[in-house]
Amino acid sequence: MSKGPGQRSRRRSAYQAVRRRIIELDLEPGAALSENELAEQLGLSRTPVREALILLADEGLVQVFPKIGSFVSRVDPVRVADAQFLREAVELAGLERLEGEPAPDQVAALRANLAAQETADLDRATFFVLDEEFHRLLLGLSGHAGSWPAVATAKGHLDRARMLALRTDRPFQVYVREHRAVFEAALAGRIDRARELLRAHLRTVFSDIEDIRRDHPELFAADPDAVPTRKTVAVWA
Amino acid sequence: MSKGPGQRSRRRSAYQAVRRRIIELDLEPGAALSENELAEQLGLSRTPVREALILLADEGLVQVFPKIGSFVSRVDPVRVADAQFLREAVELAGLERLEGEPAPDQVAALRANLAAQETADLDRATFFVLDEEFHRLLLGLSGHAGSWPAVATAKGHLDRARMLALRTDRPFQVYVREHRAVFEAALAGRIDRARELLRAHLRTVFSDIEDIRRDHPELFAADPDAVPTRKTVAVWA
DNA sequence: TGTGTTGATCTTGTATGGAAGTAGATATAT
DNA sequence: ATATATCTACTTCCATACAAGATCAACACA
Repeated sequence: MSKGPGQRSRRRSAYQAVRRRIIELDLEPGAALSENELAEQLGLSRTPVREALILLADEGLVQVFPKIGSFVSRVDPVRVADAQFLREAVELAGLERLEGEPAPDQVAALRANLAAQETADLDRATFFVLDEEFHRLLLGLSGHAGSWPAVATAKGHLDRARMLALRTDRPFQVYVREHRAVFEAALAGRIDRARELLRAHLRTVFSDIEDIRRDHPELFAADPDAVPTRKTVAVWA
Repeated sequence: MSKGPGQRSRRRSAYQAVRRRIIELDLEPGAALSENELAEQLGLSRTPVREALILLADEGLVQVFPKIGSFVSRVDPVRVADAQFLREAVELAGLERLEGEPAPDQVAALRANLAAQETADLDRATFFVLDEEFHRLLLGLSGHAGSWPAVATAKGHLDRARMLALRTDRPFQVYVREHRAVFEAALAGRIDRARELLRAHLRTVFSDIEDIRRDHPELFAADPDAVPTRKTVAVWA
């Protein structure tokens, strides 16, 4: 995605900052936002912050209720399932179109990524980044890396849910082994086997999300039509 | 997609108006936009127009060059191909997951849609709408209609390109017959056959786009990194 | 005690003015 | 005639002010 300007606008920085805080659960699902408050925190005016929130709302990570307030959207199982379906469809289609020898530099990048995943003391945030990159590189093998952003923006809910899974004490090393298995199968030309492994891997992640939901139902959207209300709280100034 | 407010904001109307004009080629690829000009035409202030343009830029239908101007993005073959890949992956995956009897109301909707497509004197704009609906309904058969918006927003370039194909004197009745064939095969439970037909159908549309490109290269992006310039033109006031 | 009403204070939506950057048009000097 | 500097007109980006709705605290009053 080549862009003329490096996109160093204030809107861009506000968007990245807020999105990062949402994905990393620093801003929890259901948390109230406020254009004014965010603007003050980020040292900006309301305009770029507001524009960033509009983009996040379009992405589904934020819900805006006019004259009431903006909120970090709760995890919606339906949306998560849709994102899961979309991702599975695209990634499997990518593997299906693997033909001939993959580009050596892409293979090297994947190897380096897997090696990084297999380092002994890996923290969860880093793993999340590596995991993201792994799937993107895998899609790139089929020459359709250009479709990644479309998937990436559609799967905001999925990312957060996966972050929730990583936040618990769930051993994520299992994921690493699954990654390695998918990669080796694809590289060996055993496409059907790779597809099968990848599908199982994605389903594993999804079932973990269901576990999280059982433990923390308050982070999930129960009634999609519920409208939040405001409340004035006393603050010790 | 249930939303609290009906989204009757001015931003919404500006977004819909401009998007419609772009998709329907009323604003041609490469055309210069302007927050001021659009605001005046639509009878709004610059703010909602600007916010609408930001969303369209995020969608890829508009390119914004800071301090230079905003433009309707040209058709980018790479992006069209990516959108094509994405769409094919999702729609084929949908057919793959067809299990058991489809819901009668969805089948009825599809039948009605096909019947409408087969009316004798059908204009192109109507066909475009019906075509859009057909593919959305088809995806709905697998219970994953929720994934449609993600595909829809990612395929802006594809939509425009298809509109270009419809603008020419290409007989689109061919598409109708292909639609019907896909539907009948899916309904008869011949999933593999349906997948094959759908894939051929999507590829047909794509090859048509290449024909358009040969006839109207100016609507396509040649150098993705090219930056537009401004020119002052004399206008008879 | 209960009830309606008003005001204060929050929210997002919109309008508007200026800052900063780009580049063609034009005047001026060589 | 050619090169250079300034002017001018335009753009997007951002800050700010105001408008309009929503909700709650406080108060008047029965």
